[in-house]
Amino acid sequence: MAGRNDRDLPQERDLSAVEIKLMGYVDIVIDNKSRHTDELYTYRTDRKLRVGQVVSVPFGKGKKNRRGFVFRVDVAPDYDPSKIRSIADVIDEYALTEEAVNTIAWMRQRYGIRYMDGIRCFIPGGKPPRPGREKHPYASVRPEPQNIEDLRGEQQEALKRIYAAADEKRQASFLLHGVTGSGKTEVYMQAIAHVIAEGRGAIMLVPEIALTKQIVERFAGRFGMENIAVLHSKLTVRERYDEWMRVFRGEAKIVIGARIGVFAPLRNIGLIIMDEEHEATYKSDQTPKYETVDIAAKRLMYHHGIMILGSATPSVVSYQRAREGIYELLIMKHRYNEVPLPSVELVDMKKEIRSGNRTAFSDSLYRQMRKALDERSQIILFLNRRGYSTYLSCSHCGESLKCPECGITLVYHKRENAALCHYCGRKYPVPDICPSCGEGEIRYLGTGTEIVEEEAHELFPESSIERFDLDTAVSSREINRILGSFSKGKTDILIGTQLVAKGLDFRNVGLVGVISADVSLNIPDYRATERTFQLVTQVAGRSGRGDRQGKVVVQTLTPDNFALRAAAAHDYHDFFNKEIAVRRMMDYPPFTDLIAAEFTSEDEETAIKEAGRCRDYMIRAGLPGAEGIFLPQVSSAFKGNSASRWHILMKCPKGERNKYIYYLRYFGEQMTRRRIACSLTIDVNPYSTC
DNA sequence: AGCACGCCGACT
DNA sequence: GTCGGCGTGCTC
Repeated sequence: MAGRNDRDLPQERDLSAVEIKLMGYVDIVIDNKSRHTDELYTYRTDRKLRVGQVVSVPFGKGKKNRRGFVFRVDVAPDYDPSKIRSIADVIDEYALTEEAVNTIAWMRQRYGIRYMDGIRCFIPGGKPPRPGREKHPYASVRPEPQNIEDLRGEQQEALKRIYAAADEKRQASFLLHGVTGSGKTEVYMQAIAHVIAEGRGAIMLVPEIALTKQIVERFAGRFGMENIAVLHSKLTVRERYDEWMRVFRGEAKIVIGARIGVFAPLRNIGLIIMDEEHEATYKSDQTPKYETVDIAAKRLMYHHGIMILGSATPSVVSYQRAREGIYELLIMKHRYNEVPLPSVELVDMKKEIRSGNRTAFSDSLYRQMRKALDERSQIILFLNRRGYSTYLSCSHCGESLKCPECGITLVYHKRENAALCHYCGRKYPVPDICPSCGEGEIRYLGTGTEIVEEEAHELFPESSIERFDLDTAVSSREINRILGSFSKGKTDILIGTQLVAKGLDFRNVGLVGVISADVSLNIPDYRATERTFQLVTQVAGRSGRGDRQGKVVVQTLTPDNFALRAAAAHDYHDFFNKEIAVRRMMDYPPFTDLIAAEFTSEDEETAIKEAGRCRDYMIRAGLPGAEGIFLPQVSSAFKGNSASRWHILMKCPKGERNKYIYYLRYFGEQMTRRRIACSLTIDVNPYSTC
């Protein structure tokens, strides 16, 4: 780890040295995927080069020149000068900004990744397309005419504080806690207008690519499409390149996008907004496994810009940061139309089962559906993603079996006929009698929600029913068809997964039904409770027709669960206070960071051995809390990948994150050096570790 | 990752 | 003899 790369580079001082002497040396990152070449290489240059410029250099025995990125200029070579080669060419079409280089070096340390993993985030993918007509992915959007809305008190107050920070060029972060329909988007638009007027840029992030379109329509009506660029991973290579270039050249100052939009090549970022900041999609699931808010904060520190995190159900981590004063809290609790939030009814499914109802529809949900259909209002049925694991639940009290040490739901493994904790790996025999109430017997649950559509057809044969999830809605045309026919009122009942919960605005929905809140409540993850609260709150927000209060029915085996009760009462604070106490007691984020170090190898023995060795090494290094690192466990298999993956999981005390990552990286480097055919990826606060 | 060097087996 | 297998080592 004592290599030259481990200096904290590039230093601010280096970055200000924009130009070098006519003859000099620069440090370059070579564009290849190997972890063996993840270092800076010194080259000679006879041209003035800037940090971030893209060059072409000879490398190794290769006969083709390779792409390289200038990371430091004006360096004193600490390598045998007779062996230093020269830059072959400078590529001028695009470059990294100095700030990007700065952020990439930081990402490498923070996430334990290679330079190239970070660089890839900041450059347009693929090769520059041949010159020709540019392609605008959203050329056909119809801008939605926008009137600048009259602001109400809460909105004015929020904007006043945002403007004050922006005018002082102070790096400030705001958590905007606003109920559904409180007018968050108008606040976003006016804040953007404010920074644009100062000649600065703004990034507007949404959690789902499907949601970019409606934001683009509204923003195009306010700011003009020519000032907007769209960045997300579903663009074609060509589209992404062109949009990226429009931002790079300074033509578009407003970027709308999914999480990759946070890397937009703006040179002067005045504002980054993350709408629905609590959404899991803001965490990258591929290398680098970054948290979008981290990248945003890092970039804004450089630019002295403002961050706004908006949500009706802020993540527990973000809300705690607001409490600690890291974020400034802005509250908007009044709905624009003053329509009361929907009434939420919790239905006890144990009673249904006891009274002989074997269907997925409780008596209450059935009656509410009949009523809604009679009133000619539409219905959304929310179906959790299929339970991918079997959990164990009491037939009497409905509680699921949880690990007493970790507090997460145990997963039933048939082969061993045991309940396993996916965090600590402890194995428990399946009890005959429920340990929670001492009365009921334990049943195996987890699947069976797919039949809802079938049963709905049987119960409501005269109604038109459509299903909307990732299985049916493959193409965007299909998505638009299903949503279009629902918003036109042609569909009576829409059955959907996560997708229907997110931000889509329907006008005539009188009833929302959650078929089973238990599925998400029993995902083996420390965030299961939080996610359930958010989910129920969010689907409830889909209910309500214009000026009429909506109705929500939530079916569950545990109607006494605090998160469900808080969601039904629309009481975020009650939820937060109880959940933060659990996190504190169980040592979960935000009080620790949960770090997963994953070992991938073609040979299973190697993966297990290295994971175990890494664990020993961390413990021997005497890191605070390392004695509690759990034993290696198998990770779930990737589809179509024969490699075997094992991970170790550790609770890293607050403030020790950098040290942990440093030691893990060192271990990974040693594996590389010793030519062990095993690779290490680090994931901080991973989503699902099954 | 690439690419070359190098040291063993079975082919015209 | 020599063509080619892929183990090992290095890249400013």
